[in-house]
Amino acid sequence: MSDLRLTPAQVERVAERFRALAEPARLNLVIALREGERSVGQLVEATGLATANVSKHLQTLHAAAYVVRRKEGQHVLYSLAGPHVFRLCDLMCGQLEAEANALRALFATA
Amino acid sequence: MSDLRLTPAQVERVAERFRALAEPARLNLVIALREGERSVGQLVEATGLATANVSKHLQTLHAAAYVVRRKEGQHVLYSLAGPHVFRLCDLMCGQLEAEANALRALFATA
DNA sequence: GCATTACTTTCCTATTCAGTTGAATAGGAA
DNA sequence: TTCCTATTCAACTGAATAGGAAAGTAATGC
Repeated sequence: MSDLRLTPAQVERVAERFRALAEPARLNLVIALREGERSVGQLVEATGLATANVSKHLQTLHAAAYVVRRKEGQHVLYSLAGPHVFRLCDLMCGQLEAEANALRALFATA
Repeated sequence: MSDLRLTPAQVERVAERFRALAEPARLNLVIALREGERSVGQLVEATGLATANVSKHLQTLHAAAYVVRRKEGQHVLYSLAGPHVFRLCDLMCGQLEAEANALRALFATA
């Protein structure tokens, strides 16, 4: 747990990376990509979003370095850039679960 | 690494929590709070932001359960709700560092 | 060449939200 | 009460952006 002295540019970059995950549509894309590499079309089907919309959100995730791209014929295949996305989501979900449990405990005693 | 089947409401809640950290001003508040409990006035001084602005951002962080509030006389003292915020930031910063190192290595070989 | 499929980009509109200003509220001292 | 300080609230403005529609680009097949 360091002192965490960040330059404004670094803080901005951290904020950008959080912002990329701050949208349900993009989280759903990330969740879908947990299963493995997927084409844009497959992600459209998996999420129910419009194609152009999916494409735009994937650009955002790509700019934030959460996904990598690979072209194969006329398809563009996206996949998660690494395990750190998993860890972020799991941390977040784990904490939400903990909060929910705390709430349940509160209601149980009340 | 579970299957991560989330309801739309849960996804929205996760997004909300990421969104709360998606702003440099709020990240700076969190960073300042790493040092310990602080009043709104102290945070104004630490960040250089306007008082009303700090107050509003603290509401957001509070709604996302990142900070807790405690009133003492005419002061309101804020502190981090738990170690999960640290972990989130460290994960994010650690990964940014890894990216930076990768970039450096790329330039070193070029 | 033309058509088709797969994806991306551009333009538009509506919404959201950060930051500012000024007023309102709450607690402590005179 | 009256003043002062600390914090919050309410209204406004401007910037960022999600989502839809339509045009644009690229690879494949006819």
